[in-house]
Amino acid sequence: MDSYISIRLDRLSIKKFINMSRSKKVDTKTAIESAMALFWKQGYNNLGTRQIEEETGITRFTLQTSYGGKKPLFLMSLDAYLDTFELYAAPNMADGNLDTIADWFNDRAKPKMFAEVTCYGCLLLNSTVEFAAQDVDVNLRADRFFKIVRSGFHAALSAVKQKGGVSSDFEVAEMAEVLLSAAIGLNIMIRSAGVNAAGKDMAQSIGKMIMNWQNDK
Amino acid sequence: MDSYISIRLDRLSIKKFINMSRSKKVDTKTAIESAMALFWKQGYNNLGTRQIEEETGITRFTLQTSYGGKKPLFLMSLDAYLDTFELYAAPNMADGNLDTIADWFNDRAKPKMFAEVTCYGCLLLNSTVEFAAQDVDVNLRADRFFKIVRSGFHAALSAVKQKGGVSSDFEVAEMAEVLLSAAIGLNIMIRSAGVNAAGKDMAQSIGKMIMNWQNDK
DNA sequence: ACACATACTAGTCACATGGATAGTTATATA
DNA sequence: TATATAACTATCCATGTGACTAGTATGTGT
Repeated sequence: MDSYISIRLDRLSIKKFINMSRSKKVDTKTAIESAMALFWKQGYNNLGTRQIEEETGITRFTLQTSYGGKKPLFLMSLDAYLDTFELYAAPNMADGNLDTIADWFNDRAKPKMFAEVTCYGCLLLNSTVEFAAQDVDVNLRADRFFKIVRSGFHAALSAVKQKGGVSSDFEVAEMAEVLLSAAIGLNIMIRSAGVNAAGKDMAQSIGKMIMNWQNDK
Repeated sequence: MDSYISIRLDRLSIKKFINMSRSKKVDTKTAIESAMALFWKQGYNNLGTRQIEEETGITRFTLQTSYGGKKPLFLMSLDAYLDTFELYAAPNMADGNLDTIADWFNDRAKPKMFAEVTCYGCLLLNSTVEFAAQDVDVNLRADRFFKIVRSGFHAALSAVKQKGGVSSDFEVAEMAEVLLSAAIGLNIMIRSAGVNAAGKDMAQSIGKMIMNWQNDK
């Protein structure tokens, strides 16, 4: 049994290595990235495979054969989004300063990067609203998203508390929950307006509230 | 000119009075209410006219002739939602107590009424997310919604400040903005889970934060 | 009882949807 | 250069969409 399996695996790896096929018009990475932007802007149900073909260069044939169809491509977009979000955009400040947290909110309303897409809110929030709780695959991604944001704020506030930046009875977990709600609200606000700047007042207010948490001993 | 207009108005009123027609299976009010529940749960693009017919009793014929089609019915649903929301559910506490505001958030996570629909979040938030900023009619309703909530919180906090419940340098407008973001976040959280109770922790944390605003002179 | 306005049923319409297929073309390896 | 592999183009398909149209049923005021 073991030998049979090893032979099969060997064949597979050879098969993968010897690839004498035509190459894709658009490579997988950029394909998923541009699909992501489309889903981000228009949502799932409002985006057709023909438009995907037109605007991304993914032929409807390839969409089926190598991406598995519209839904799988959508899920890949969600995963790609979460990966980059976790790396570059999610709250991740270990410096223990309240300012850094406040800045995170203010930066959301005037982003230096990707202003063309970020004005459509947050892809994952949009998606979980569209699918409600009725799709297991989307649910999984939503769970991951909320976990990233929640734990990000939690870690940030913990660091602040450890440095004595807030009073000793400051409830980290509870205020992380508050920041989570604020982050969601800010992104929905921006999507509703279609402009990042629409969140300026809200971000500023949240930032002020955060700064008021400062320990004035 | 004036007399002509008066004659026309007269005719119209007579025509409206003399109604020798067959009556609808479902009256307009309950029709819109059940349509509202469907849009609330499923969104606009995910709901077909055939399902509307099945579940509300509005025949597809009547949907066209007396409601003007799917989109107009949707807008009527939004308006009906906003009307009842403004009357019964929107933040509207003039008692000047912080507790009342905190309770409003906690009640959202364990509603006494309409638990079957409120677990789908807020119809207007869902809709403005689905349509992004790309539909004028929806935009108008979203504006009305945000205005209701924002001014509701503003009035509530103003009353608290006037009673001396918060310190004199408490920024009402800014904290109203914070509460707006929190309310949005809470509703999105609930929709994402499909259960009202999913917002319990968040609501509780927001409530605690509000109570911490109390003036301890 | 009659007339008439309107909602009803049932069927049709053009169109958009996601997906599938057959034949062609490009490309990386032997 | 020959060949195998896979992406390409161009149709085609079944299904679902919102809207429309005859013909029928029903209720109300004269």
